[in-house]
Amino acid sequence: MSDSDTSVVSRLRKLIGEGAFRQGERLGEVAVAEQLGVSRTPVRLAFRTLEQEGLLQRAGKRGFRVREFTEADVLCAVEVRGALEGLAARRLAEQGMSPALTAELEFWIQKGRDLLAKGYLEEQDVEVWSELNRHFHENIVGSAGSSVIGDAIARNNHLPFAAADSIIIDSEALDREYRKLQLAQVQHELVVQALRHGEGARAEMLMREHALIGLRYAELLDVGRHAPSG
Amino acid sequence: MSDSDTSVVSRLRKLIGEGAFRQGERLGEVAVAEQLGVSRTPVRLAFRTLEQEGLLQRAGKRGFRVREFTEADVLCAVEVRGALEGLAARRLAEQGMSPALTAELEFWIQKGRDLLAKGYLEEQDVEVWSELNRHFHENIVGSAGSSVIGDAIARNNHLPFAAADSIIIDSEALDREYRKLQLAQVQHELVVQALRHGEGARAEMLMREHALIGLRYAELLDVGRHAPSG
DNA sequence: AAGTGTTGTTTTGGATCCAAAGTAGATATC
DNA sequence: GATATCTACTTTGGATCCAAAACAACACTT
Repeated sequence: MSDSDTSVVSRLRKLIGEGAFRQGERLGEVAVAEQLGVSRTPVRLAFRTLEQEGLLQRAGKRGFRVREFTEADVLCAVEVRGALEGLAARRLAEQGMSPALTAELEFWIQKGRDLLAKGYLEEQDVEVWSELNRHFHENIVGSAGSSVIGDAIARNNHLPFAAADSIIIDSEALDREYRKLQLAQVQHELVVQALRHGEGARAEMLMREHALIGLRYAELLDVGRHAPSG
Repeated sequence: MSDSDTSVVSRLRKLIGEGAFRQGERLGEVAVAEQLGVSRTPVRLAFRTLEQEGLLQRAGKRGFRVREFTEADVLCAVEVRGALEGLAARRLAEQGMSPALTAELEFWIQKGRDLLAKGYLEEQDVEVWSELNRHFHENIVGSAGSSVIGDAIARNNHLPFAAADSIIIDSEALDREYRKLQLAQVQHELVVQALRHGEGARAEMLMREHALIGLRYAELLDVGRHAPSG
């Protein structure tokens, strides 16, 4: 509704994501309110929202604390996104794609091809990829016939490390990121191929695997870099 | 925290689930507050929680409205639960089950056998099954190595028709429900079998199918009833 | 010495007040 | 007659006040 209502939520979300609070730290309403320069009311509202998002946990009978995340949680959150996006892809393949949706997906696929065509990655390309990646995923999830899947994914994505566009972090090693995006692009194209052919199981499996690219492809990419020089 | 804080949430949740409000109806803070006999403050807090749970939607710039659910939403919510519980089962199968967990699952399986052994269903058996079913599912989801999956399922289950124990509605046709529970029992046993053997893919698939029992098994059960008499 | 009861402090929950934003209705103007 | 603007009313957001619950420290009793 008003700016500050949602803004307190997103400001807190940002602070938590940045690690401004220790994991498990207890958050008092007054302390946070003073820190953000607002009264207790919007903070109280925000705490309820953040609790549901999974970023805060009730601390016993009184107050909230910052949710602690293990490495297993991170992996699980990514797998959850994969499972849900895979479900969306399977449903979409089974119900068939509209020409408009096919064209839309092809458009973003082409954008990816264009981006990677020059053979390397520049700093500003990261933002472009993030955009097209977001559109690609949102189009698939949003066309699965019900907003329930999309809502579940959105809730999962509130965990800062689970979102699809958290692929890119390392803007130092751009050559390495380039190879990662090449793989992501191939996966995108294969997903669309499977969707067009109505191959539900394949679309689901590809989408699920695609979710893991940010976590499990690290060694693969390093091997790829060393092989040509060795 | 206090009773009424959570109680306003659950009272509203119940009212919405019972259809006390029309789908899409706009909910004003003052109106609801008066109806529940509290002030606006706890209602405002509850609205934020219910929004995150997916039961309320923001109505443009002002206020909230009751979320409208289509039949596709119901099916999707059940499939989402299946996908997530399937993911939990696969992870559990791959990481291996502790002896304690195996014993626990066997315990609830045996309870199910006992319940169905007499060959028919009584009114009070429904509650017993609901209990053991809940324990069975919670044990699997809670042992998947991270609470992230369980949280996602819990959020999904806030949709009143999506929860696992919404299997049973029809306490009139107890013979029909008996056959349904027989199938559910078989599925439970097969899931445990797959889990014990570390068959991740099979466990996942079985769990996913199991989620559909409340929706997709209707005709099958009717056929089963008519076949012996024809 | 251990456990229990009491008191004081801290923190949250609920109610109310005020301001701001939004909506609708009416009037005036083109 | 239609559109635009102004005004009055409705509804929500933010701040503050008060009460109640929880936690901690201390003292008292057994």
